Amino acid sequence: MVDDAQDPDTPEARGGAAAPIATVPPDGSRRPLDRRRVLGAAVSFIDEHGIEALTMRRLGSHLGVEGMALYRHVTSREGLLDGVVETVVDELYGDPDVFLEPRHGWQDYLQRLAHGVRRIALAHPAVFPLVATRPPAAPWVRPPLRSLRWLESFLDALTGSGFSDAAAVAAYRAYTGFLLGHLLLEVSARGVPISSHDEEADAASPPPGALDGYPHVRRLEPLLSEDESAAEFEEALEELLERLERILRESRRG
Amino acid sequence: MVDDAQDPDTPEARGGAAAPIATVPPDGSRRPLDRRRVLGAAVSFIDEHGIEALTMRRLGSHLGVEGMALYRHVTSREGLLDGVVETVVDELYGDPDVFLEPRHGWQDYLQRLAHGVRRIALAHPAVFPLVATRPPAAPWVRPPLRSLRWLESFLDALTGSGFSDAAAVAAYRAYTGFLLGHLLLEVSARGVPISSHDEEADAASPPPGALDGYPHVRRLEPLLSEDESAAEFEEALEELLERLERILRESRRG
DNA sequence: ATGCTGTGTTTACCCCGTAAACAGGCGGGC
DNA sequence: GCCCGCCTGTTTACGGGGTAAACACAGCAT
Repeated sequence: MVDDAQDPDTPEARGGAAAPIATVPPDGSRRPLDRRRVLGAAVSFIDEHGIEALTMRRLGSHLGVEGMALYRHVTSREGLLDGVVETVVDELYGDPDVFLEPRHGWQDYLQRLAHGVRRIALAHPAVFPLVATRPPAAPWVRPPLRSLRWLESFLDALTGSGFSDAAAVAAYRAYTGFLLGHLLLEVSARGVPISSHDEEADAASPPPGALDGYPHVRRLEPLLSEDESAAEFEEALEELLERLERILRESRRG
Repeated sequence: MVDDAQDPDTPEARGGAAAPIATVPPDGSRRPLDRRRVLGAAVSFIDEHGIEALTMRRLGSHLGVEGMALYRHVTSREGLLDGVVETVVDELYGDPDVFLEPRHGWQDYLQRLAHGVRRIALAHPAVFPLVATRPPAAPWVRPPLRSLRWLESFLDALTGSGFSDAAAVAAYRAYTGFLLGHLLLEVSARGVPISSHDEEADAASPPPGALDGYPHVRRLEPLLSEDESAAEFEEALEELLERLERILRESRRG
């Protein structure tokens, strides 16, 4: 609570713009199931209860249906999770602040894209580790973008801005690594309810004496638990863009 | 195959130094089980068959024992996985090239530590996602180091080298984010056998026509699938160290 | 010998993923 | 109108998983 600047990527700060998937409407209507509805329900179920609680039968009853009914729309639980990842990543297309083409230069493009992905991560903290660790179709289509369309858009934006092919590929690798590391840590720092026995205030205060052999940790514990993630993300992103500019210059000279 | 420089962090390049955990000796001896043996067997089982194949009963029979016997040494499957993560991370202490104190300056310290963690990731690619995503005891003890002792060592090394408290904490955050992003992507690019139906040459050649709408991707596909991970890791680490030097200078001025 | 303790085994329960057979409703062709 | 597939959700059933609880037994101290 050192800094009261609003985090711009938080769902509350944007009216939930990055989380457009609706929960089941509680009217008793037996609107027929379809793949969209199943995946949407799975996403919100995971958001609410965590992945380990997601069961075919439970998701079914969440939708007012037997678990087996889901198999008409997904091939298996694995297939369902693939669909969940895809659904969440696809929210990028609906984000009004992220563009597929560089409208104001490549830096602006990368900045918007990065914040778009961060918004997704923060909107679905329990899903994001899945986005991060599920093996992509091809290893060169990397998390967290995971889609040929965004990869193409990325390469187009950079090569169209003067990056050589090799430089654009190097930039892609550096960029995905940056996003993954920062967002995964940020999401895991926010308490994802992994263990069902979610004891309150578990991390708020370490048990007395636990830090006895660790004087620096004890002294810096307040600093360490401070949440500066928005500012750090911004700063690291800035650094990365500067590094890419260096790559671009070299790529032009070479 | 553009570059034939040996990757120094690969297990083969160091005689398996970062993977000192032995599989079960195949002598029929009924040496009594203990926690070390259980966790060691779990690590090598995961290395070999992947996490989703790890079952209490299967791990038991791998050790010549009923599955229930494991519960004398671990509290549950979750507890077993926690132990696996701990076991793997603890390999850092046995790495002769990583020191707990900065013997040749903080840059050398960070460089050795980073390579040590990378060696662990490459030695246990199927375990590393667990190291990366399992929630740490306290959110400010972050993956992938996950241990108070290393956190203390890190803070000690940096503050002892002139970093202010705030700068050391910022460096810790930047460093863990860097490691996590790079290593997770590197490990996932190496084919972790996630799906049991591990079709050969799955990613080697995309199905013809799959890249039709994506001209850049098609053109750059060879570049994208090139494995430059060792060099990229080195370069990104170098960049990070330079950034930390900047932080150090600012921290001294402020 | 006796009894305790610590380790592995057996049994049993409940939940999970999912194959297979089934049931009902709805639209099109006669 | 009537019938007939198809499409969707349901029922039933099976194999396997995690794990509680009772049990067996070995070694050891008394």
